[in-house]
Amino acid sequence: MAILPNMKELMARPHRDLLAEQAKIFKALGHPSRLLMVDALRGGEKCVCDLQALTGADMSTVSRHLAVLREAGVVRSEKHGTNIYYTLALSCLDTFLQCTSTFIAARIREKAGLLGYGEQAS
Amino acid sequence: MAILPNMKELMARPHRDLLAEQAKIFKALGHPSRLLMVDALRGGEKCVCDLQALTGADMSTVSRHLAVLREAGVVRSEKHGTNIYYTLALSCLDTFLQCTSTFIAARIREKAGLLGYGEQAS
DNA sequence: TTCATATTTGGCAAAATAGCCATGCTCTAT
DNA sequence: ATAGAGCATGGCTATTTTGCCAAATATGAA
Repeated sequence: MAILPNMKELMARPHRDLLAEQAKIFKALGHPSRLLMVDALRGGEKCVCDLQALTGADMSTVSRHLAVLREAGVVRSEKHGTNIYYTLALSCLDTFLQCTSTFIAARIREKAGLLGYGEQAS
Repeated sequence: MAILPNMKELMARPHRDLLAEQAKIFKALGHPSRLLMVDALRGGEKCVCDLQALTGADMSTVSRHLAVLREAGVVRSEKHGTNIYYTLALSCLDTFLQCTSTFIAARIREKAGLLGYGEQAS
């Protein structure tokens, strides 16, 4: 007999669902190509062909990546003529991306400092 | 029409590295248990045993999850006596988590309970 | 020392993910 | 109707992730 019921039983259903949905968003953003595409979408809507040119990956691969982002609700798609345009649906990404950038930069500087490298800030 | 070189050649190295590090952070946050733990850490440092009680998962599983978060730089660990305490290292999470919560709540309301796969048939 | 507690790690099998090719679908133009 | 462009999807394999058990490690207590 288990000492404690596991997380699923411990948490109320709505909270668990919210958590799962949030995790889904993070997971969708957790791939370099997908993050690159999302970052590009901050500058406005793009068709799949644009995003393919950006990442250089196979069209089918790009399409699958976009499906992941779409199902997580990070992006939204809209068909115009023969093209499908993707837009950023998650508004609050800017701040967070900027923050993680700064965070990572600081970490690198810190690490470089510890190793005694004369990293010049550019 | 030359096939473009792939993403790796297209991007300058520092940009690519930053992207990879950012993706690593997102990926680390992209699991319900890990997100739950990180969320709990917003309230202050916790030992592994606390986080195990919280998630209800096996101790070894929790330890592995924490390793993922640690390697992404999301959390930091510190040993005090016989326990190891984990702290949130990524400061800017609050805002983003709140934002995604709101975002998801709105989406749920919008779709009237259709979670997950809800692609609207146009 | 020996023992117990707290945490990590090795190793394994099941599940999920990534990426490619080929194919299918849906427009638009001819 | 046919062709072709732009995307999505089926199907496959290789890789990664997850989660459990068992074993190793470290620390403090008796």
